[in-house]
Amino acid sequence: MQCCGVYPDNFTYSFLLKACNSLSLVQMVHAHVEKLGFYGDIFVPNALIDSYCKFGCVGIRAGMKLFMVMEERDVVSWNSMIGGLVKNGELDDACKLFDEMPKRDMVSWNTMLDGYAKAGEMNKAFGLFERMPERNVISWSTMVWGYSKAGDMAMARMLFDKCPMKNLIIWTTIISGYAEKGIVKEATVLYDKMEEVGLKPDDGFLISILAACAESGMLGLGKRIHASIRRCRFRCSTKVLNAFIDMYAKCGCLDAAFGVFSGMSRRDLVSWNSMIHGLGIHGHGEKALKLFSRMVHEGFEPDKYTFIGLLCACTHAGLINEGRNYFYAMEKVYGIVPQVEHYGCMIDLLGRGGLLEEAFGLLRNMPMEPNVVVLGTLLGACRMHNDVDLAKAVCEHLFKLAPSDPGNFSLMSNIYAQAGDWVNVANIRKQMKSTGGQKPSGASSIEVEEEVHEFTVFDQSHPKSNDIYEMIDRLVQDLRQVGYVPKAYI
DNA sequence: ATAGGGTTAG
Repeated sequence: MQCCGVYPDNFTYSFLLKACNSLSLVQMVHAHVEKLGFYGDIFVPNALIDSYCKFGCVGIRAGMKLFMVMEERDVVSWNSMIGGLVKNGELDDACKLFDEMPKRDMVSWNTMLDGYAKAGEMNKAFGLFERMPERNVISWSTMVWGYSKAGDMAMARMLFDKCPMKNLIIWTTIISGYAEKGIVKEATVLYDKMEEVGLKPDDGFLISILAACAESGMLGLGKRIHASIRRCRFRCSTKVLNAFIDMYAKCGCLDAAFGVFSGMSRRDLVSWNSMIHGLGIHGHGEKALKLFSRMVHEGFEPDKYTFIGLLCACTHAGLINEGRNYFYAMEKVYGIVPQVEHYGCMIDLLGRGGLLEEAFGLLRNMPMEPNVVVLGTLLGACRMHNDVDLAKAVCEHLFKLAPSDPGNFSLMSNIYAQAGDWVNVANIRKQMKSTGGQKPSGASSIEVEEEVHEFTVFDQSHPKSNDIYEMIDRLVQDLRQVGYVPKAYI
């Protein structure tokens, strides 16, 4: 290009930088700009900063270096740099730059709001929000999103109601907030209201809400949305249909999930992965493996998610040999290097199957450091099979990684209790007190006729509590008859 | 340069 005497302009660099999918490519473009000895206008270094910031800490440092040597900076230079820091979680540094800025615009404020909201620091976010000279719908929806993720639906709702310029995105945020928490009534009422003001769901809306339904098990709302978009003849994209598959599968409606899957004219890898995983988590191991063969037969290349689904399916169906084979095949046949998640699946598979030695061996031979999840999985398997010695070894690692996680303390204390080692139970209790941790009770929820019922252990708050416990007793007796020995923990 | 969104091991 240059041999012809033509020099790149802003747009050339813009396209070039957009195409850079690695740090070294950005560096090459940067070197080229330097060599030409001119940056054009400020657009080029700004675009360079932005591209650098996409590549983690190293990229940010390179971006910062450029930012520091720039002779002239405009508000976009500052915003790009702050945005990069915020995306990487370096909020303190972002805040410093924000304070130093000679002039801030709405984007600067919104970027900082987003950073605090993503970090769950809603007090700080609210402080900024109140100090902003003016706010747009992005400022409002960032606040609604942050409060909703922090679990404060009252604040989220107050801000949503106060927002003077509601668009589809802020409606999506508040409705999926309610849906995620299983608050069906509000979610449904707002969904109807949204249609009343003339807003129609788009892909982003449907995907958000369906993902929220999948998480909280709100089958009712998911079905309602399905019916409503059928009424208005919404043409569902593959992504939306995938969200339906996942929602139905997570809610236990495998037939409905498979119905959506079968009816799709165009499936992508995510469709297959969601369906395989859905079958897997509900114990349909054989069906999941068959679907995998069909997928390969139809020419799809499996990815790391496919193997997580497959290994999960093997675990839930007790298919130890099959799981081992897939684990080794994923690298040898499909060229996918197992990640810590895959090792986690394998350790769960082996551990639940009682092959604790093999599970422990795999843990030690992992090419990466085990994380809390992997160790917790193995500890759970130790409890299941009453292996106190191995549990102690695992716990030593675990306490180093997550010294104050109350979940691990209670798991370990249960293991000691089961072995009758009351001295160590008392020790653990003491440690728990000193770190101040009490394990929050896990809760299950179920939706019956548009109402969500939540249960925790020893819960007696439900109006039909007595009936429920009577039913549990009966179930436990039935289970005993077929050989199951229930365990009660302290 | 800023807001919602699909599959991810316990």
